[in-house]
Amino acid sequence: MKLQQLKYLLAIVDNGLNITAAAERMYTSQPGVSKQLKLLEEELGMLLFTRKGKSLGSITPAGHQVIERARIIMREADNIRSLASDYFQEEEGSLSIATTHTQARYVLPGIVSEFRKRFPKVGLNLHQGTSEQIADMIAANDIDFAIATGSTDLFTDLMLVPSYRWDRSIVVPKDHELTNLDRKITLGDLAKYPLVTYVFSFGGQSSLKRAFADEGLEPDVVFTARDADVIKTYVRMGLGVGIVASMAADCADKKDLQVIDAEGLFPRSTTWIGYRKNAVLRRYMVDFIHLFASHLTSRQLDDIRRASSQDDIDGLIQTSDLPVRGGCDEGMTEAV
Amino acid sequence: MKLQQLKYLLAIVDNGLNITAAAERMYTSQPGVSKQLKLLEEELGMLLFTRKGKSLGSITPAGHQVIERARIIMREADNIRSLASDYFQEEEGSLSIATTHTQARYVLPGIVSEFRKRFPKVGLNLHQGTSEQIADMIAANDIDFAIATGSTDLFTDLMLVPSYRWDRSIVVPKDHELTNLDRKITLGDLAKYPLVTYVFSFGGQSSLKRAFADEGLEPDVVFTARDADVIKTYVRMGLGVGIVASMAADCADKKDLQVIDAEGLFPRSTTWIGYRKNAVLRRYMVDFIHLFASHLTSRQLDDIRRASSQDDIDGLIQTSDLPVRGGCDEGMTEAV
DNA sequence: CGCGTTTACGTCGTTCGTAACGATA
DNA sequence: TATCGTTACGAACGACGTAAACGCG
Repeated sequence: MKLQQLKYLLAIVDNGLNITAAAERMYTSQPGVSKQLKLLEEELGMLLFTRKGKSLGSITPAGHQVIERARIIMREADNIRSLASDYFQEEEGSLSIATTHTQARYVLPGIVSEFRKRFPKVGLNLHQGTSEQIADMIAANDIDFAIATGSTDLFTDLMLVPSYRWDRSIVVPKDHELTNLDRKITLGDLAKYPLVTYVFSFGGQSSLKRAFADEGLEPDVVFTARDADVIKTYVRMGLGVGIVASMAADCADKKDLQVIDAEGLFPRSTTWIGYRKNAVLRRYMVDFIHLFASHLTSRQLDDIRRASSQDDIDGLIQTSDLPVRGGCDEGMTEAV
Repeated sequence: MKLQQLKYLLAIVDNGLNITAAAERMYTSQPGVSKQLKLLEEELGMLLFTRKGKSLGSITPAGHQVIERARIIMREADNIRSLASDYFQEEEGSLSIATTHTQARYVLPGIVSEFRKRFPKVGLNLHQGTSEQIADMIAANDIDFAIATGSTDLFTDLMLVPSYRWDRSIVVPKDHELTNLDRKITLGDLAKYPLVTYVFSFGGQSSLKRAFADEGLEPDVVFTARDADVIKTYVRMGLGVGIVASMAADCADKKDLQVIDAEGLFPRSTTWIGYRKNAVLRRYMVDFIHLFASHLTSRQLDDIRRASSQDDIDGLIQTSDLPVRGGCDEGMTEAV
C-alpha cells in the first residue's frame, strides 16, 4: 500500500469514478492511475469498485470503508506537511475561503486587506456561494475556511467558531413615510409595506418570517434576493421596504437611502468561521480567525487550535461575549 | 512522503531513537532506515530529531507533532489491511491478548479452546502481566485485546467492554475453624485471622482494604501475591485465610481446601475486555469478545463495533445486566 | 466509431543491501 | 575500540509515459 495509491483512489472517487478525469486532476497519465488502482486492489485482495464492462460502476461496500480510512490518511499526511511548512516558514502558503455574499461584500474586505498586509506571500482564494454551495465546496475539499451565518446543520463536519452577531436594518428611500415615524419602528409598521429581503431560509428556517408570525402578522414579501446590493437596488426603485443585514447598510448608501436600525425587531444572527475537524491550522490561519473574530484572546485561540470537538469550542466561547457588528464602518474599524 | 518513511520513523521512536535497532525490527538494513529518515526530514524541511554528534539525541517539538500524525496514518493503514483481510477471508489472522493471571489461568482456557475450535487458523498470543505491564504492552503496540479488572484509569486509550462481574471467595484448609461457623461469615470473622490475598491496589485503590476500614476493622494481611495459585499454596501451608476471586476457587481445590463464598462481603469487581480506539475489529475478534462477554447480543456487538467513544459503549451496557461468574466450573460452562 | 479502460513496453528514478568511512564515548 | 550513523555504489525494483488493443454504448 502506498500513499500515492490512496491518493489516486480518492481522486477516482472524487471524479465520479472516472479514471481519465482523475488522472488529469493528478497531472499524470491515465494508465498509471489505472494500474495503481489495480495494484492496490490486488494487494488488498478485494475489489474497491464494481466494473461495468471496462468502466467503473460503483463503489463496493468494502470500498466505502477503505475510502473512509484513506481520507483520514490523506488528511493526516496533509497535516504533517502543514506542520512542516508552518514550522519552517509561517508566512507562505494559501488560504481558500468559501463565504456568502454579505460577508464577502461587507465584512471581509477590511479583514482581507489587513491579512494581505501581514501575509503578502499567502495566496488568497475567495469563493462566494449560498450556504448549500459552500457545503458542497467543503465536501469537494480545497477549502480551508467557511464563513456563514446560522445554518450550522449543513456543516457538522466543521469546527465552527462563533465570530460576531448582527442585527438587521431597514432600508427605505430618503422620502419614505417610515422615516417620519416619531417612535421606534415595529413589525406592525413593516407589515403594512411591501418588503424586499433575503431569500427565506437564509440563516435557518426563516427567522425573519417567524418573527412576523409570532406577532400574528403576515409580511408581504414582494421580492427576495441572496444579495443585499440587489435588495437595495430595488428599494431605490421604490419596489418596497428593504430588510438587510446591518453590515450591508453602509455609509455610501446614506446618500439616497435612509437606514433604520431594526435592532430588537428580529432575533440576532450569529456569523461563524469554520474549518475542518482534525485539520492542522497554520499560523496565518489562526491569525485570520483572530482578524475575523476579533474578540478572541490569544489564549482562547490557542485553546481553539487544540480543540478536538465542537463542544470544546462551545465551552470556550460565550455567545453573549460576541461583539455585535453594525453598519457604516463601525464594525470594520473594530475588526482591524 | 511515503508510508514506508513514516513506518521507519515510528520504528526509530519505538526503539529508543536507535536506528540500528529500528532497522533490525523492520528486517531491513540500517543505512536504508537512516536514509529514509534523512529524506523525510529533507522533504518536510525540518529536523524531527536533535542530533548528538551522529547519534539521535531527542525528538524535536515539531517532531512530536509529526509522530503523532504518523501514528494515526499507520493505524488507519493497518485498519485498511484488516478490512481487506476480513472481507476476503475472515478465518485467518492473529490475535494478541494481554491479561492478568486470574483471567489467563481460570477464565480464558475454556474460551480460548472454543475460539481455537472455531478459528483454527488464527494464531493466538497470550501475554500475562500486571495491569501496569498490560498498559505498557498496549503502548508498545502489537496487542489486540487487553483483559483486566477495574483499574480503568490505566487504559484511557482503549475501548473497554464490561464483560462480567465476580465476587471473592474465602479459602481455608479443610479443618479450619471458620468452616464450623453456623452463620454467614462476616468481615469481623475474617479480621481475626491472618490473611493471604492479592497485592493491594489490585482492581483500583484496594477495595478490599476499604471494605474492612468501612467497618472499623484492620485486617492482618500476612502475605500478598498477584497469583491465586500462590495464595492457595500458602493457605495449604496454614499461613492464613485466603481471599481470592471466586473463579480461582475451582473444583480441584475442594480436595484439600474449603471454599466459602464471600458474596456481599466485598464490592463486586467488573472485568472488561478492551481494544484500541479506532481499531477495526476483525470478525474473529468480535467473536472473541462474544465468547468472553457472553451476555452481549449480536445487535449489541454490532453497535459496539461501530462505537467511536467509550460513552457509546457505556450507553449500550448496563452494569446490572452483566453476568456474575462463580467458581468451580459454573462460570466456565456458562461461557462456552 | 467515440469514450474509457486495460495491456505492453521502454525509460528513468528510487530503494535496497553490502561495504567502507566517520564520529563519539 | 566498540557502537552507531552516514556515505558510496551497484543491482533490482517500481512508477511513469507512450502506443496500441479492447469493450461498451
